[in-house]
Amino acid sequence: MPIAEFRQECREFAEHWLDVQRAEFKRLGVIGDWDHPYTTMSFDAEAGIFRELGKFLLNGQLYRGKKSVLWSVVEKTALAEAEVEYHDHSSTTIHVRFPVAHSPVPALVGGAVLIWTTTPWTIPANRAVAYGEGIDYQVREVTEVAAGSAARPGETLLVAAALADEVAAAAGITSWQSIAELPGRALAGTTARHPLHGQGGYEFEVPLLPADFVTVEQGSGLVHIAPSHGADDFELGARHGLEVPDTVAEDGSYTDQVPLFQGVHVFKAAEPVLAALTRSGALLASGKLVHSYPHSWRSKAPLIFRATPQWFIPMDGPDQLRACALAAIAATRWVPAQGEARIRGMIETRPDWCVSRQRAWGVPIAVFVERRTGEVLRDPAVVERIAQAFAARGADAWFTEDPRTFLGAGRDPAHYEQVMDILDVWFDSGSTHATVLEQRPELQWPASLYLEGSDQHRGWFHSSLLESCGTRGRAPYEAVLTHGFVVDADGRKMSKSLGNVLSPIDLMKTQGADILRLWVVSADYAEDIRIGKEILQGQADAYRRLRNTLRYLLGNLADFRESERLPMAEMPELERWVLHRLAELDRLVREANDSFDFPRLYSALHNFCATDLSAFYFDVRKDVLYCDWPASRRRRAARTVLDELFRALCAWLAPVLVFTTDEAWQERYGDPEDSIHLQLFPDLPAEWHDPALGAKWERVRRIRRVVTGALEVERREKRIGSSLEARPRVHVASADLALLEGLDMAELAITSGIELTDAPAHAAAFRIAEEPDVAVEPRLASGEKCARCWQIYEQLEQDGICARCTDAIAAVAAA
RNA sequence: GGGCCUGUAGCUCAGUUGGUUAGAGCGCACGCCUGAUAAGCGUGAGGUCGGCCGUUCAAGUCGGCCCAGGCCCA
Repeated sequence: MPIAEFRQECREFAEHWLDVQRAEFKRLGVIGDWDHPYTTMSFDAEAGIFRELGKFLLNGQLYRGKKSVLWSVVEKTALAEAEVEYHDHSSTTIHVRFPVAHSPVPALVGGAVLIWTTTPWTIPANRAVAYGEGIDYQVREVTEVAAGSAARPGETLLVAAALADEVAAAAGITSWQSIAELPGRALAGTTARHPLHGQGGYEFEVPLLPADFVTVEQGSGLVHIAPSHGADDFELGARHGLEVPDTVAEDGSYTDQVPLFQGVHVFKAAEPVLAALTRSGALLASGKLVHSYPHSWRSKAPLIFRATPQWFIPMDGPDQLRACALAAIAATRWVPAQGEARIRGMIETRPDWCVSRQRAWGVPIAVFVERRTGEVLRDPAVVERIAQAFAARGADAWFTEDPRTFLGAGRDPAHYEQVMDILDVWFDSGSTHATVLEQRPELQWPASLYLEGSDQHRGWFHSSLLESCGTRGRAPYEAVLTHGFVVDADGRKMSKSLGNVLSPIDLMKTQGADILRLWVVSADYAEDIRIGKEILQGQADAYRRLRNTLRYLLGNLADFRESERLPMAEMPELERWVLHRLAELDRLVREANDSFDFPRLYSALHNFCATDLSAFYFDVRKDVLYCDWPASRRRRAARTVLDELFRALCAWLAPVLVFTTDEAWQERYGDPEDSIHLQLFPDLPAEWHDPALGAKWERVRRIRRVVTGALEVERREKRIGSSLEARPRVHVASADLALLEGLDMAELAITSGIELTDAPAHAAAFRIAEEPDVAVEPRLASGEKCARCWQIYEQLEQDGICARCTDAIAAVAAA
């Protein structure tokens, strides 16, 4: 398939998923500029991404080096991690002697260090042996061997002490003694001869090098290092300046740079390599091992590590990218704070940034290399011509257009290699701050916030940081928020094999988006976020409480007129207390939003609705709202407060319950041009905040609790049902009696009258442990129940209605 | 195996610099109401703070080890 055609199919595939994601986000109630999404595949983005790469190119920060990558010899291509599957594979394992050439350790001289590997075909590419500095090693002298063993009595071998028995068993050594013990760090400065030494082409020595990836789990405690054929090997080699020989061709056969084996395929190399090692006397033992091994997802063929030419941006070059990035990390706000340590650790230790990939889809590393010098062409005019072509016709231009048009007059394309590698997609996404924030007039650079899952410390946060530090000297964001992953109710990762996969999008179809959004804000996203049937049910319950709160407000605000509004100074204390609570919540809501502490916000609002409103204020005020005559001061005060409650709660809940609050707002105001989502949080008057009143009412409610507790006993004994059937006597301390002065405690306790006294109560009165100074004698209210307000009075007017209700009815009739 | 991190009632979360009997809401149980009603109110029972060992007069809070789990890397 022609590359342009393939890239077109990729584009269509991506378009499809863009549509799917957009639809899901919309359904979740997410606000976005959905008609103008930013994608890294738009022509403008492709041009912008390439211009960013051009900055590194022109600064001299882009260089070509080598790197060991997973390679498929079948497809003749490098594979990305996502294209790799792990399956069991049977490998030939070998223990190989590396004769010591030089060593500061006398006991090692004349002996050999012993390595173990599962990839015999990498032996020709060996350039070092790695040891662990903290591992204890022994020099062992062989004294007795089993028949057929390749071990030789009298020879000395270096192995990790912890693995000596395992080595002896594998090599048929029946008896050997440790003649010297040494810590790994004593091995510094030791060199060994290549195990194929003496057969032509391997007449060199290899160093012993310290490496923290060496373990004593398996093998000999010494690791054979072939920088061309392993990621650890490559990085260790790079740190110590080891050669990276070109040992294996694209098709998996040894190149002509490999003496003895040129042309042999690496998957058929075990036999000849073992034979050669035997000839040189290096092979101590061989065996088979079935282990998990990487395979291509397409061809299912086993993969190899192969050093290939790649493009890099240096971390510690003249531009000091690492130092700049570390400073930028310190200057950024990380939410939660742990994120800072995580990304810092990665930046501190990461190798140079490899930005090239061998694939067809993506933005090309559109550079030329002069064949004669091997130098990459750094010409701003060329970069700009390419960028303009990308902007006009897309990055396909690199593959479909004549390189002459990019090189410009005066350069002969024959003298230049056109690089066909593709830029790592992390460079693409790492450039979005440039291709989006800097390009759109409504946006600003740097971003206020980057938000993603915690895996993006290695991904988007990371590449954006490096890209921006390399081109602009600072992070492209002021703050970064990360969240954990969605796991099942037991905290386990969702997987098909565990059968515990729950899709939030699917759940939303039955539960609704607002409940799902409530679930999101209720969770501590610094950790993993659990989801399950019970958890969603809990959110559904919480949702109903919030929704019912709005519904109560709507119902009782019907026909509310501005003329009813009462100034705070004329309100009863109960209303002023509610306003005080609103003022407290206002502070908390703003603080919690500023600090991204959504669980705090959620629990405060829910507790307020459930405890302060539903169980107290709403319950108490039902009487006034239902029974007082419309112009009563109490009723007007209550309705004024309900109005404030409605507007504050709608605004505070709007970012979470996007659909429900919008619906409630429409229900109340019915203006199709207006929406709660166009409202800011209300500015509440400072005078509402009254901590002294708050403390007083906390005490009032504690006393009330003793009353409700006493009534519960009566209810259980079937003496009362409704609390209005009671008229309790409440004994309080004189300080409390003074506190309650002027308050209608019967109204607050929803009883038909109450008697307050500071006289001592008799021992049988009801008390609770938490409030020893309050005692309640529950008494029945005597008289008759008003048919309208249900309170019990000694005397009713005619028609079984109390005096208040008679006045109210008259007032309504007159109006 | 390494880096970063988590584990407090059935659920979601609080627990200040180590200091009374570890809290909240929900859920649950029981009762009530029937003018927020596919609602509402009240009361109550739930915790060896993942486990073990230390430091301390005192540990949910500090240290070590172990167990379980997550992301990233190898």
